[in-house]
Amino acid sequence: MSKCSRKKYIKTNIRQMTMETVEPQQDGSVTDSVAESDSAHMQTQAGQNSIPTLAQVATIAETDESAESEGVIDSHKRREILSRRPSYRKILNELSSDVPGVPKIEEEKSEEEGPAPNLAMAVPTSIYQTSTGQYTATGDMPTYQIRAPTTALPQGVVMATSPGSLHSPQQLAEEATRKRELRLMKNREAAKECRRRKKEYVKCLESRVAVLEVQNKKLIEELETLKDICSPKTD
DNA sequence: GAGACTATCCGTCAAGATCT
DNA sequence: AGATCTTGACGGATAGTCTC
Repeated sequence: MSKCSRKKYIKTNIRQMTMETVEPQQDGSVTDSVAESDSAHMQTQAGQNSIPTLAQVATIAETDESAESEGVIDSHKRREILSRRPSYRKILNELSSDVPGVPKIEEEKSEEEGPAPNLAMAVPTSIYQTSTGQYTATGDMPTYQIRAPTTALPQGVVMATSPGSLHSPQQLAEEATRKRELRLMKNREAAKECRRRKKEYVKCLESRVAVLEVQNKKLIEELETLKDICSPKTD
């Protein structure tokens, strides 16, 4: 069990032991997350297909072996990378540039293709789109769509008016709220993407481990065979 | 069946990385 | 330098399994 899970488990239990009712979050997002996680959870279980299959990645990792020898040359570069917070996309894409065939983590194509760059991110629908294609929110949070079928902008996210046209404090407050909501929405999507990339990254690493283990085993066997051949016979 | 435990998901925040 | 992106950490929720 991971440290985080453990912490959460303890916390959850404390919460469950100490209170019967669940308190709403500050922003009243309880029902929001419930509604979303519910459907999203189901979809995630069924929608892992967008991630390359293990066999695919294994093949990829196998071809990566040739690039392995060049790794020594890159040690300096790698150290430099390690000193920074790693980006899954970067890591995988670097891997893929070393090794032809490694699936690159897609950049958000919608930035150039979609009419609403920030709101219609290239999220695999099989994974992240809810059954209704909508995220619903309660309280003062608006209902919005990830992929609005008809309009470029989702409901509740209106293009900001130019700052110069804002005079009243109320308008300023509205503008601030709108900006915050937009930021939260963007971050929400970014977090999803990040998690997806992380999963892909971990899968890639796992398959690589599997490949290297097999390779290691083969080499050990080969060594034993050579030993047998080369060793002087005593009888 | 109820409660404990576990795994996994999600949204949000904050801080560092990267882009413009 | 400021804006935007990325990701770790955290807290909340749900579903499945286990134990009593």
